[in-house]
Amino acid sequence: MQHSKAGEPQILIDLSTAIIGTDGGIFHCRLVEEATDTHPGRLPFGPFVPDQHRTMEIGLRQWVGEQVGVALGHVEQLYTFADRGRQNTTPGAPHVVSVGYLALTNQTGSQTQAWRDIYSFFPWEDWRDGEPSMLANIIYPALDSWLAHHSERRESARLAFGRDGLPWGEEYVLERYELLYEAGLVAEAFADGRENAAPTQPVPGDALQLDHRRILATAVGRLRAKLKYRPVIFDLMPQTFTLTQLQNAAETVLGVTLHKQNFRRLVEKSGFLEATGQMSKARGRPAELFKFRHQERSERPLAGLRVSPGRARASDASD
Amino acid sequence: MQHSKAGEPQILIDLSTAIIGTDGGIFHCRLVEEATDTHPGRLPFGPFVPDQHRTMEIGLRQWVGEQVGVALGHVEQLYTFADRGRQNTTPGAPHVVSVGYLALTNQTGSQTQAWRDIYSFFPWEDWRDGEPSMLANIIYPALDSWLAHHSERRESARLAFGRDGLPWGEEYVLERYELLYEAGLVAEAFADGRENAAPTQPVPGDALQLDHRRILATAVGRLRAKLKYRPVIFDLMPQTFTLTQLQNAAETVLGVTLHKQNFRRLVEKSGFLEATGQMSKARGRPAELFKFRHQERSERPLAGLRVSPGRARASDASD
DNA sequence: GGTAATTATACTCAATTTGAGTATAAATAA
DNA sequence: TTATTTATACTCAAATTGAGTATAATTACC
Repeated sequence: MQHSKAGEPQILIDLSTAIIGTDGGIFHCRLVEEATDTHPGRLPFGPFVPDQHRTMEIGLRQWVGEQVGVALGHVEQLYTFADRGRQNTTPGAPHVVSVGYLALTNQTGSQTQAWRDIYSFFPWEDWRDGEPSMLANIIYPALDSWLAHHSERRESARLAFGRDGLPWGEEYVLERYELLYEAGLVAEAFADGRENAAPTQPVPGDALQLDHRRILATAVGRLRAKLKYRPVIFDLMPQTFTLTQLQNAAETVLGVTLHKQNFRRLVEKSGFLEATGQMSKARGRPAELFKFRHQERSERPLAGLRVSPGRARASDASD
Repeated sequence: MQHSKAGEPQILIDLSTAIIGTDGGIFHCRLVEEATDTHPGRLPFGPFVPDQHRTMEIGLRQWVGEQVGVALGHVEQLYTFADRGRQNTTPGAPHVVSVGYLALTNQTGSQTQAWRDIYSFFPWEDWRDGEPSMLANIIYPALDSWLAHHSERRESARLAFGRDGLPWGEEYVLERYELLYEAGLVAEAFADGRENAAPTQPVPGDALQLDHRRILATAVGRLRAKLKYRPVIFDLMPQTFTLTQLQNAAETVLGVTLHKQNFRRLVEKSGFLEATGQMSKARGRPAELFKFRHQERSERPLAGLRVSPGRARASDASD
């Protein structure tokens, strides 16, 4: 077999999984518990071993099972990253290509501290209380000073961050992160040894090992986009739930607030819900508990949640 | 480094590109010209060599350049396929993982015979003249007899092919192809050595080498979906074009006909077009020539072409 | 035990978008 | 000159969306 000449560098494929859930307004991602604490966290990951794994999804399920043991709902492949210098920069090591996966779960058990708030990695992505002030105060000034001598990236920045009156597209999570990386404004850029003209500080937001924050950004962007045309939101919900809980999960993922009455109308007429007759007991008027109609999943594949954003969550007086 | 133990099989990554264009109602994909004629065609592809290719896109551009020399517009990664037995079944060979790419071009030059009609690979996907009769006559009977003893795949089949009154979703190109593969109804299933309960004939539609038809199906599905929310259609158009030509390209890609007046209204108010003042000369009343406004591409990222299907092309009298 | 606060749900209404036409204009073909 | 072909303008009802108001059913608190 003439396939692999001696001396050619080996290729290793890593399967990394962003396991995502929501829990009462918190947007969670499962990290691997490790002793080190000052060290950045990491997603569950491991090599793809073709002899053992008939498919990559089988491989990823093995690593997730061994490293975090979370039951996965919807699983989907995100992207394959292979850029030199973004994954493993050890010289002489085999070249590492990483295949990122998104997995959804409704078990964001509080048993462990390894569930981390996704918005701690991307604080600029949470607009539920209005535009995060760090955008105007920190990110835009830093980005602008980088853009001053990288004018070819101006348009991309306008689009990604919705500037000059363009709308903020909540699904451009990866594009925003990549731009910040390129501009040397996130810690990973320093770790990867990119030198930048502007010797700036990293912008707020926790780093992750290797390219895991990039994979997480891809996952969040994909999930936000998918929410609008496929009923994936239900993979984040428990067996039964109220409409407010459902709306809350959607808002948590999208990072925006939604108009309550219209959300209800949208989701009720979508046909995905089945009333259980039971009621939830909470503070105000009890809400009806619904469950997801599994048969309907396939019958209305295009509906999903075409959400229309409301306004910022009431923070001071009223609404 | 402990990364690669001796004896573990090597992994080889292939970069395969589906180069797609349209030409007067024909939906074209660029194959590699080869002497063999009874043999299935193939997409341009080659190995990802990390030492030479800083990114996979650089690698793919090299292979496309060497093998077919087409100028590429929009390029995007599709999916990474790694299932055992779908790419290279030679025993002892390194495991081949293939990363599929979609590339769009407006140069479907007729210089070469290597541009092939995409619908010759997926004849059931072209609904411009109404529902292809082969669905009812050939595919559904064969599929149903397979589903009879694979009832767990019934729902997927209903969804993918839009049966029992469900709508035909033109973007489920990959899902349909995969179902036919699973059911042993396409030639590649035999080549890959899948034995099936039903010893059926392949359904009409040309095969490709390796997993290239699978990659092409992924490309077409992705392109059809993307057309609806991003202005990718313009990557298929020449510098200037009439609205009818634009509609024609959209119909060719989507495999459906569209309502002419509404298409015009949609595309005019999208702001992507700029009138040139010139007129096209053809048969009937001359049409105005438009060009794509590049600045606008980023300013209205969400618009795209939300097309609404018309009815089948007039087939009896004229067209 | 009554009142305020809280949460859920029903219903309204104008603006916009969509789906499906009809009407008319400007060229070529016969 | 007239039919044919293609392009473009305009209409209109139905459906969807965005943003409310109104009211119902609880718990919290004094």
